[in-house]
Amino acid sequence: MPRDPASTAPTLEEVAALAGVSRSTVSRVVNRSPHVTDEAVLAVEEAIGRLGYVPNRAARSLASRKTHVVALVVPESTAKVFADPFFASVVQGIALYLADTDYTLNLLIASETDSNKIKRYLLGGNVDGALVVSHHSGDHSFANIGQSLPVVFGGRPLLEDIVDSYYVDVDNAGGARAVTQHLIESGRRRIATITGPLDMPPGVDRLSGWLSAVRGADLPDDLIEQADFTLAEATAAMRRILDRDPDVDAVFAASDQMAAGALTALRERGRRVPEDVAVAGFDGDYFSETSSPPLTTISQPATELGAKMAEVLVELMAGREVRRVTMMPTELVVRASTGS
Amino acid sequence: MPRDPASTAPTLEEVAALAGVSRSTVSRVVNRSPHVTDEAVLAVEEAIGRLGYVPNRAARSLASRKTHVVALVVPESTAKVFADPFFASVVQGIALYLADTDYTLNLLIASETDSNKIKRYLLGGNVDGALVVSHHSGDHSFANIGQSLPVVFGGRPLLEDIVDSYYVDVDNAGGARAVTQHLIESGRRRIATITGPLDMPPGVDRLSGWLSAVRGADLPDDLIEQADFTLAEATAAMRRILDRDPDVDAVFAASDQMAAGALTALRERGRRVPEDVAVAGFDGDYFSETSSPPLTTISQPATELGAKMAEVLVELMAGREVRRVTMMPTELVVRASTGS
DNA sequence: CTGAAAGCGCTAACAC
DNA sequence: GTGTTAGCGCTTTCAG
Repeated sequence: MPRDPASTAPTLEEVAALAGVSRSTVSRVVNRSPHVTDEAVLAVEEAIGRLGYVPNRAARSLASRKTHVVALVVPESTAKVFADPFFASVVQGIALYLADTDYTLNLLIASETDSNKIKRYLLGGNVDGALVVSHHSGDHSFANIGQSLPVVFGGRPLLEDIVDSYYVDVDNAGGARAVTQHLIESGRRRIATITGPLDMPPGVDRLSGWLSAVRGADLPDDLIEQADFTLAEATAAMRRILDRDPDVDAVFAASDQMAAGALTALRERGRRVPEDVAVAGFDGDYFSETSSPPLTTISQPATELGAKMAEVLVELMAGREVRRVTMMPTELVVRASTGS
Repeated sequence: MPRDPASTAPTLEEVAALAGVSRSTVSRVVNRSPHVTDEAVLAVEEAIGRLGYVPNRAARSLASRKTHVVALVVPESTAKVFADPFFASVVQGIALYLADTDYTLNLLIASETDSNKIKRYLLGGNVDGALVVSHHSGDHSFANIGQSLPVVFGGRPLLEDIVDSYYVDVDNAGGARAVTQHLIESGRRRIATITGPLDMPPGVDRLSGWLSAVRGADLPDDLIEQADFTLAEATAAMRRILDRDPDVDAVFAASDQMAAGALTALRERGRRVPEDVAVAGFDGDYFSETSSPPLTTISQPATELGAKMAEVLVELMAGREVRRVTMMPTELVVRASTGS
């Protein structure tokens, strides 16, 4: 049986004794207070090294009234999409950033039915701040806790009125515009789009990016079909597009998975990609790399977005000024699906 | 600016005052001590509800010398495969189970290069136990900390010698045997397998399940090609199989993703599925549902596995006896890829 | 620049 | 069964 590690852990007091100073001084050294003599610092560090002293988090937070813990709140619906590679990278970015600070990450899955439990936990003084990943839904039901606790969201809020929340988002509109632009520049004229749900920010924003590009080029903006980010629905949407206009020569799908669905529909209708129809996606995920042909897409800086979220939160917790909105740039990745 | 939440959080003392009892009694109620009158319990719970009281973790752990924190250690390589739907569900299962206990989950991404940092953290008295998800690699490099801290692994260890670690695993061999059996029962005689890497437990175990089934039926066991769980390599493996024996009439791929790759290769060689060749996978993930035809596969109880890991750890931390090895059953899901 | 003293909010004996 | 009394290990005024 494991033995109790605490019973063996050296305390600040022992360090003080060994270093021949008071506990206060040790505390100051540990917390990097500037008002300590170099000699004292040295003696204390020496003692800390010899004893292998590690501060006790609990005692520290009890006394300082700071937990040094940040919550990572994942709405359960998002958790199902946990498999979403994008989401996974965001989490990784968060964790890696925080690993270099002395904050600790608390993973919370917020069941939709009982989000109050989480709210109570968050407001119960158990964490210094929270990160909410609701990328897909734009659900900011935790927005109101932002008034009592520093909170940073991943993805912009669904409701424009919740303007007072901090969030980091990918430039969905800009990316969609850029990839559509690419379609236009490679000579396509009849460009369709398969959108995500229009009650989700990424759905709306990617559509608006497409709109701005086709309108800017004086091309028709009527070939719009909605789907739900899944391959199956996108396949159906692509069929509808082909029915509506057999002459379509390009399609921008708001996600790579949907672009893969479009590929399926095009194949079944005997259209060649990219000769007859160019296909572009969004996300830069697994699907875009493995489909045949590989997809031109907009890749998102997922890890960086996560790191940025954490960074903004850390600033917020330190009481520093931060911009409420941070947009992460996207990158156009050109592959075979839009031309040779 | 957010105001300090701690200044506002009700304390145990206030609950005691409101309920008209002492702090000890409140503490007992909160900790579900059996030695309290029903009336007292009621009064305290009433007060807790009215005040929205949440115990302060720091104070609690300082006094009890328990952190009530469990670490979820994710090797960085696994984190990249974070997108793995299986892994995602495991994490969800862990989080949901723990949500009903009063343990808190600490997410740690262990960089391969500096696992000592994590070890120090774990051994520094910051957590009461750890969960290590290393499902794919079978890497139990954290095995030795199991001597000083309760640790439960997801997936069996790669090295048989590390028999003293606790782990929960899916019955890979059993599942592989079952699905191969199904192939045999539906009349297939020339059955190939595409394996995962043979330095990963799931790779080895699924191969051994296939072996046991074909040998048990006195069928040839030579049609084995190795891949690495990815679609691309599996496509190549399937081509090699077709080259080696054009008469192959079934293939068991050790993952759905690989089965999808097999489908691609079969299609390009003009083989019909399931008429000419039956295809079966393993995992029961997204790929098995969306490929065409949908795949017969072995679905894994991912969420349950996560919950079980958490449960075993909780028992361990409570000092109770637990079996070192827990096997989770799998389920055969029959779809179009192996017959009408 | 450093030490002494007073808790942070809770649990854990120990009496009652 | 319940209250009282001490701390848990650290930070933080406040003197010096």
